Amino acid sequence: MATNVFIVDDHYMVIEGIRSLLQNVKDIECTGHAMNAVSCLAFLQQQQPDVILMDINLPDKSGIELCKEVREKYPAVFIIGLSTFNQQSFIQKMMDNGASGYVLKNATQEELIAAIAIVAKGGHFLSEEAALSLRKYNAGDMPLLTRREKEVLTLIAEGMTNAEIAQKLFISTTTVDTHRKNLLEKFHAKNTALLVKLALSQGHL
Amino acid sequence: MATNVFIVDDHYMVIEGIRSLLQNVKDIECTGHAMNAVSCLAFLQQQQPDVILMDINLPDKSGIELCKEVREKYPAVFIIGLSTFNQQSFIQKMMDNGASGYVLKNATQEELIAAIAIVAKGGHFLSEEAALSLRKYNAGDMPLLTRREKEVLTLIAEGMTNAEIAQKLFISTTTVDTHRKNLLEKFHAKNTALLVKLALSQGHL
DNA sequence: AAAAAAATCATGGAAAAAGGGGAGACGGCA
DNA sequence: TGCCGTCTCCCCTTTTTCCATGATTTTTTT
Repeated sequence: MATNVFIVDDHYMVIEGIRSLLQNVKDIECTGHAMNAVSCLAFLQQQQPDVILMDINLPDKSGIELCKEVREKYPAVFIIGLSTFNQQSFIQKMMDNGASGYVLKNATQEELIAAIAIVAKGGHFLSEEAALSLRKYNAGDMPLLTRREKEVLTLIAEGMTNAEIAQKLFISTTTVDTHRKNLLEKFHAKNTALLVKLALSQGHL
Repeated sequence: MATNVFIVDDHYMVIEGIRSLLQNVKDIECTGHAMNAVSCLAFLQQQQPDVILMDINLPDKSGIELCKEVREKYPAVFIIGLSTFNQQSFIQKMMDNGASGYVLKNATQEELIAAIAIVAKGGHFLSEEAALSLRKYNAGDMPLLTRREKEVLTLIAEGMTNAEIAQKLFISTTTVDTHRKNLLEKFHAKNTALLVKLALSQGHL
């Protein structure tokens, strides 16, 4: 029986590229695609593919969250993460959230097919470069933020002071200060400027 | 005569996607692709396509530089910029450097074909969303920074204090403070956090 | 139900940035 | 030559952030 593959990516060209790469491959069938998390979930209510190729950057939700959600609801569906070069710091999170594999967008056809075949059987696949960067990444680890920390971080990046943030979130300024301190620590940033830069470059904002 | 199209993108899947989108279109012929600036320039020494679809992110050189270089050496070759969502601040630069058009990576087939057709005739094409963001960008004008301001901005974003920056640049802390104040004013930012965010999102860093 | 993680609040002090003003030196350019 | 922009430097005050420490309550996970 052929492996059913579903594609989630917000770039039409990437979807088309993957379809084209998988078109004439026997044992692999593209059952559809979605360009955001919502329509992906909608599709899954109707039918479940064997494997989902999922981009990390989606317009409505991060691929990491979507990955977790899908795995919880449909444990039989295996997920392969997709990303470009400079986003490899997300690989760990994606794998932590139940992804079975990770392929870079400049992967070859063979690599992609191999990944799908292995993952469909319940195995794990990391493209070489992904595995490489995973090692690097574990050295300079990327922090996991709580709900509140993300909120505070966003407001900080918008130029708000602790007092303004406190007012907005209906909490004390000292609490905001605590969150701020925790953010600085998690990012190993010694001040707000670096905090914002790191957060932006790591896709937290 | 068919329009010859050359693709420059570091992601294999995108190249494949574009090829697939243009495969059965008459009057358009894909003559090849390159995954970096060097091999693109090497190809152009052999033959010149009518239109180049060029990604902004290349491993060895920015698409903006490559665009300028190609246009200087081969004025008959028209260039269409390619990019994802959050990089639209580069559109202006790309167009300033001689690009004839700009298409987002989630463009439809029709949009892509239209863009190629128009640009091949010497016209200009901006995808709707690109044009939209261009207007936003011109409205919330992007400041022109002086050499020194750029230096200071970069160091601020790296988390350095005025004193540290002063030491690094061999100037007084009060001078650094002046530059900092000017930066805040130019960006209409009321503190460092917003300054860094704006600078990053507008491609100054 | 117990343990762990997250969110809340506080005090007090040191360091840095923000906001205001003023001013001299230099180079390019009209 | 005189103007303009840039870079340089300084003082003062207020605001905000950063740091250290400690504690209670709520939520989540195990």
